This record gives sequence, C-alpha cells and structure tokens, in this order.
Amino acid sequence: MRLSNLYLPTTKEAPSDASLPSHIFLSRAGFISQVASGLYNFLPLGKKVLKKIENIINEEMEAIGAQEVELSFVTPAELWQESGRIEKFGKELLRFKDRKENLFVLGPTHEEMMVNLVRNKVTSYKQLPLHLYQIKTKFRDEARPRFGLMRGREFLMKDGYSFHANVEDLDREFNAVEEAYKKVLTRLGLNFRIVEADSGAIGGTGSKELMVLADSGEDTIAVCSKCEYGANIEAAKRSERLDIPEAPQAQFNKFLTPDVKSIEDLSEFLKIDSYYTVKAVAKRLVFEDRTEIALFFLRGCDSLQEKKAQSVTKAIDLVDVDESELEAVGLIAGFMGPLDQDKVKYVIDADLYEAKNMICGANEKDYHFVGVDMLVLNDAFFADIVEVKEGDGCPYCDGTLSYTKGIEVGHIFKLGTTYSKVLKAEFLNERGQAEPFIMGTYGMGVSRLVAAIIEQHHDENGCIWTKESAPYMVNVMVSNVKDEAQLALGEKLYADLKANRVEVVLDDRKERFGFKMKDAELVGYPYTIVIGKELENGMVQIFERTTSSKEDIKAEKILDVIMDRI
RNA sequence: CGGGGUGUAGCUCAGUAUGGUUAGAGUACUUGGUUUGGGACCAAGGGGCCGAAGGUUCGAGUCCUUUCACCCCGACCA
Repeated sequence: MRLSNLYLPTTKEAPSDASLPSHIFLSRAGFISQVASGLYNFLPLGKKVLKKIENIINEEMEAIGAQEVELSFVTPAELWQESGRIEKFGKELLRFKDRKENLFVLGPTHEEMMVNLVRNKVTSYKQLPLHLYQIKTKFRDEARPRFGLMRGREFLMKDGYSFHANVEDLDREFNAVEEAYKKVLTRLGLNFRIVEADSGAIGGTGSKELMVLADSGEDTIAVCSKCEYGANIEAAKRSERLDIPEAPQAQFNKFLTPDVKSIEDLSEFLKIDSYYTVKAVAKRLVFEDRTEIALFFLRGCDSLQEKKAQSVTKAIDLVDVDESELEAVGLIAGFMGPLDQDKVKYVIDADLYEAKNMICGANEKDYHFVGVDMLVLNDAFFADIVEVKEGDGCPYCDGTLSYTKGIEVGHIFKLGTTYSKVLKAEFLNERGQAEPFIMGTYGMGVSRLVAAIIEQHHDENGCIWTKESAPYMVNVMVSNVKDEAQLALGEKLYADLKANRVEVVLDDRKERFGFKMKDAELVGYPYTIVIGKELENGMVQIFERTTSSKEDIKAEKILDVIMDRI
C-alpha cells in the first residue's frame, strides 16, 4: 500500500475525550474514530490489526479442533426468555421490535443461540465432543462505556462453546483452550497472567481469566512472588498466617468497653492485636424478590471481599447499611457479635473456625465478650469471605502475594449443565438415557486486545506494534520524493518486499522528513527503512520502533538485511 | 443510576463573570512560490445554525428555562 493512497488520517492532537494511551494513540494514528459513546469505527489500519488477531485466534482454534461458525447478531427475545436471562441482563440487553412487533435483542453473548443451534441435532454421545466458536460483534448497553476500545458497547469478541458427555472431557477441553489462549497471547507478544476468577453468577465449577498486565487495567489481581499462582482479587485465596501474635489470656467473660466501637479502639483499649478481635460487617442483601440485612464476621485485621460475600449468600447485590437500619432490626452498631444473636443471618469467615481467645461484640451497648472459643458456633455458616492483602502468603507455596493491575482479555468457564438444562438440550448416553450437555464457554475480546496491545506497547511518540499484530511490518520511507534516486530505490524495495510477501507500505507522500518520521513513530511500524540523503553515499537506514535505534546499511544489502530481521 | 465537568471551524481551544461592529487563534484543507533529515516558510483563499428548543431584550455565543450529547469519579460489568 502506498501511503499517498492510504486512508490514514493522523493528527498531532488527541481527541479531548481520550484519556488512556491506547485510546489517544489509536485515535491519533488513524486506527479508530469514535461515533458515539462506546461505539467506534475501525479505519483501514485498525481493521488490519483486527484481522491479524482474528487470524491468530483462528489458527489456534483450528489446532485444537474447534470449528468456526457465525450466528446471527439479532436474536429472538424468546430464547432469552427461555433461559431467564432477559431479566438477569436487564438494560444491558438492547431490545427492539421488528415491523411485525416481534421482540429481538442484539446478542451480548451467545450461549442461548449456540445451545439452540445444536439441540435436537446433536442427540447422541457419539457426536460429542463438539466445540463451535465465532468471532462476531457483540453489543452490551453498558451503563458506563469508557476508555476507548477497552470498554465499548459494541465490540468484537471471539466466543466459543463446547459440548461434552462427561465432566472429564470438559476438563480436557478446558485445559486445551487454556493452552490455545496462552499461545494466542504469546504470539501477540503480550505479557499476561492466567488467574483464578470468581465464577459466581454464571455458575459452574471453575473459571479462569486471562489478564494482560498493564497499569491501566480495571481489574486488581493478586500474584505470587515465587510461583505461577495468580487470582482476581474477587477470588484470591491465601495461606494460613504463620506469624501469629501472642494470644490474650482470658476466661470467657462479658467485659465493659464503654464507647469502644471500632476495631482500632478495641485493640487499643484491651491492648491486644486486632488478629484476636472479631469484626462485624453489615450489608443489605438484595435478592430478586426481597432484601435482608446480614452480618459478616472476620478477624479485625482482615476485610470483607464483597464479591465473595455476594457469592456465598447468593445475593444479586450487596449494599451498605447505616446505623438506623441496624437499630431497626435490633442490632447495636459497634457491639455486634455472633454470640447470642438471632436477629439476622450471618456468615463467619472460614479463618475463624476453631479460633480461640477471641473478642467480639456482645450485642449489648458498651459490652464485648472476651475469651470466646469460636467452636461454640460450629453450627454456623463458615465460608471464605476475606479479601487477601498484599504481603499475605501464597496458598500454594511459601511466596507472598502482591497486587497488580490487569486487563481482562479472556475468560474461560466450565459451565456444566447450567444452560443445557434450562434450554433442554440433551443427548442420549451409552445406556440410552437422556442427559443435558456438559458445557464449557470461552471468550476472548478481540477489539479489547487491540487496546491491550497498545496499553502494554507504546511510548510518548505513539504505538509500538508487536510483529504479529502490526498492520504492516515495514515502512519504506522515501525522504524526499523529488529526489529521483531515492524514489527509484523506494519503488524497487517496495516491489521486492511485496514479492517476498512482506506486508509493506511505501511512504511516497510529498512531505518532509520530519513529518514522515513522526508519522512512522505514531503509527508504530516495527521497521522503517529510511531512504534519504545518505543514499548519495550508498547508504540507507533501518529504524527499529521498539528500540528507536537507527542503523546504517549499504543500500544494495538492505533487502537481505530486512528479510533477515523480520 | 448518583456526583462532577464540557459542548464555538475537520481537530485542539480562546471569547461567556460585566449582552453591543462582520465570532477569533493554532492546526488541518485549497492555490501559487520557496524549502527538503525530526510535524518548514511566505502569500492568497475556502470553511461556523456558537449542541438543540423555547424565553428575556432594541440587541444573545454571552442572561433564564427545558432538553440532548459527550467525558471523568463511583455503582454496575456473562
């Protein structure tokens, strides 16, 4: 492609509403342009990058035997009513009616559609396993789209669905997809981490997220300093604490603690480590048809992980409560404890199981219990509801955990029979009995990957595309197109590279050197060959974008050198 | 959905507190000339329903009301 023909509107200034590097540079370099909130056009170079990523995904999916299909974007609302997700998705589902007043939605994900595609057609265990996928536009009417391509309303996603006769086979496929996804991200040149995730709302037995590490990531993940362990903060676990402080010695007793309400005050007042205090966190649980207040008890030194709390209580949402709401149900803020408390339901953090010498609220103003043995509560509901902190121990080795930020570019689920059951998608097993499919679902955000690549690979001058993601590998830049020798060599090199199947552009625009160089850096071609005034001495230059280094090469050798590099 | 902010040329923004010639700059664009190794220079041009609707006024980009859009923080996010 000649840059004199390419539609590549680069700008010196970023659009005023862009804040992230990926948004700024993809806009400035003419890859995308915004249409409305969360909606973007892809210009020629942007489209080219999308195709690159799609091709890599297709190759890796082909390698594990997944088959590409394409489902319709507009989907009948009936399917969503059948699965019950029309309510669950709420306003994120964009709905509309056709001329016959039939209700449709724009597909935000395609579990229903895919199950519908195979049910009553795949009817025997002999036809399993089956893994179908597509790369297709999705639409989710997000409450707050933001950060350019990172969180759009319309976006390109690869979504795959596998069907199995048993759990072992799902496990095998799940692992195969994980490996394939690793290959995709590795080929794209990304620094990433696979982390354990909360599989909460969608259900199933496990899920993992693929996180591209970047400061601008929206997710916090806990990673181990020594081993491969990583988890979304919403699902992260930790080892048992080793440096346990000295326990306070006290007989079980009710103790006067006037006006001592916070954990900090309590440990100060009693001169004990907050490890031995019991913190009470009150939340209002929201369910489909009702709400109720519940208490969560943890060690005073820990804090509540709301997503975990939400999962164990099966609530749709958790909201904060104030003191008056607590009073209304007979709870006394600052003195709430699990003992002698039957006003509301409560969950105790698993770390408190069998804990001794604890201090907790007595559910009576100005009193705490001391010397509490949590074993007396062993009928209570214990669950992991704690949020891991930086410095906590890794659950799998002796390393420590620290936080980092990640961009979620993929999420793989072991779905089980969640959808096949409600949608009555069944097959006959070897004994002739009907069983619902065991399913897996695997998503990868293609347009988000475009942004993620730039978040991880840019500098103050613009994009730095990795080799497998670059829209063009080589930019042949003719410094001065009025110089016939320069232009002739540029044309020849351009033709030679094309003949060698290299993706190449020729910068034959009537612009000055500085302008072209700035553009080359902004767009981020991995290699720019500068044919300029040194040609008089038989030399040209290779500019490498990753290092910003320039290297003089003899003009007659340039083709060999560049072919060797790429 | 709560809180905050911004809408003026293709883009980035002045101008709005205190209403008053024909609404400005930079950049981009067109034409001619000079230039040609880090977003050149000179000259001449084209380009605006001042987000929209209503109102106040002799007069509104500027004041009032309503509304729409976009951005940021939060809530939300299979």
